[in-house]
Amino acid sequence: MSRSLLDRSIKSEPYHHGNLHATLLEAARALVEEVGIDGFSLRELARRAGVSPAAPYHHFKDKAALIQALAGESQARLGIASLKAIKGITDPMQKLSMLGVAYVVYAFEHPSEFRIMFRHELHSPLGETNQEQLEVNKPDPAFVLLKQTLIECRDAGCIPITSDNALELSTISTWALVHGLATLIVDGPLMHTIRTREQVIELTRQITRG
Amino acid sequence: MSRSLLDRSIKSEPYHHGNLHATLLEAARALVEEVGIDGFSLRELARRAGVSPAAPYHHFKDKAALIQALAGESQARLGIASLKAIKGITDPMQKLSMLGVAYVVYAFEHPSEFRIMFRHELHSPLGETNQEQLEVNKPDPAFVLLKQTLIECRDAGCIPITSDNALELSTISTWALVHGLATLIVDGPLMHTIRTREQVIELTRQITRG
DNA sequence: CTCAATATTTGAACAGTGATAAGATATGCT
DNA sequence: AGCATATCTTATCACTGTTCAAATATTGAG
Repeated sequence: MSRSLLDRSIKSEPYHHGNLHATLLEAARALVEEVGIDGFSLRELARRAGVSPAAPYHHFKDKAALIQALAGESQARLGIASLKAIKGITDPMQKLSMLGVAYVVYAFEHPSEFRIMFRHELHSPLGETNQEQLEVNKPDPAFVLLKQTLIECRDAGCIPITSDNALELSTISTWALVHGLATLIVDGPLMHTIRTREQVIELTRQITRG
Repeated sequence: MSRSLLDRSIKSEPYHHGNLHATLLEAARALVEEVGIDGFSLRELARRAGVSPAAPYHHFKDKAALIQALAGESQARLGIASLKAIKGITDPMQKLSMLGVAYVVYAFEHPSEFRIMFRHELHSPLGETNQEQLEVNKPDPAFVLLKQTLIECRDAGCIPITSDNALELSTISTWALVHGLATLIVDGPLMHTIRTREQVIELTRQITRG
């Protein structure tokens, strides 16, 4: 009791015990980036939030659910970063390039978040197809942004896309290229050769040029 | 004691206790494919191998080490599958296409193995650069195969590759494309739209054509 | 303002995990 | 045969995810 009072002594933190939901997500993000997704533990998280091991279960059904929420946040963050990257740019082809760079750079600078975003559990936890699942499977913002930009490219005559199917293919193709590059840098054989942000940008530019 | 005798009653299984090393890897492969990498437990593995929980530690330093060995096996398997895929084919461009298809198909049919191959721990566990690490970082067979084929393509004049740097870039680029596609199918948004092996092949062909 | 309904949080407990150390058992070598 | 060695077991530790009943705080109706 005295401890918890001390913990939230700085400001107001609504007496009961702050808004744990947000606090947990915040601390979880830091913890995951610090110890990686495998070293991540709910109990350590609770410890850092100054709360009992059972407390998080009133805000997240599961450890998986918490990570899922975390992944959602990261998706949103990546979406925002992407938006920032193309702000003010009019040439659709340049937009496309910037989107790619933003994607890979984000992966490079937040590797743990990047890994979490692509855990298969997030896409269908246990074969169940419950309500929440549909809510979670909301379209990835980075994905729709990419699609939109590709449409702009087509309309500007920069890329030959005839059918809807071709659009879908182009989207998948460019996404795959950029995502694969990010993976190779973050978790693959390029991990040790690519070390600086500038290298990442340069390599991404070169790869997406062809 | 009587139990262990019963367990290896079928055949010869060298009295002491069979060749655990191989048995463990075999069972681990099955277990991982069954429960996924997160559900995978060393104790359950020992249980299935009919051996005490501590036994595996005499053959693998760590849980991580075992998974690492598993990943090595999978890399080799993928290499073999790739070789099979281009056996008898002479046209280097067609070889390239077949390699891509083999890669994505392998990921599709052995998703857990595919995920394991790209865990960052395998590339540098804890920032240490010890001896074993260098042994583990042996070049990926699929990678060297891809590079070789690209060289053949250049020599045949199918692809304009001028410098060594350009060769490196082309290798990374095609690998990234194929790896990204595999990830999108196995762990990403394409998971639910692509369901059959034929769909995988068709999609990969279309993507790698451009 | 009071007090019951509700939302949060805690404490204790359970089963299961990775890992280590000391002792038992078999194998292979001389 | 007998000893060093590799292999396996038993017991144990610290830690984890999760659940449940009890304790506490917040809220809203009267």
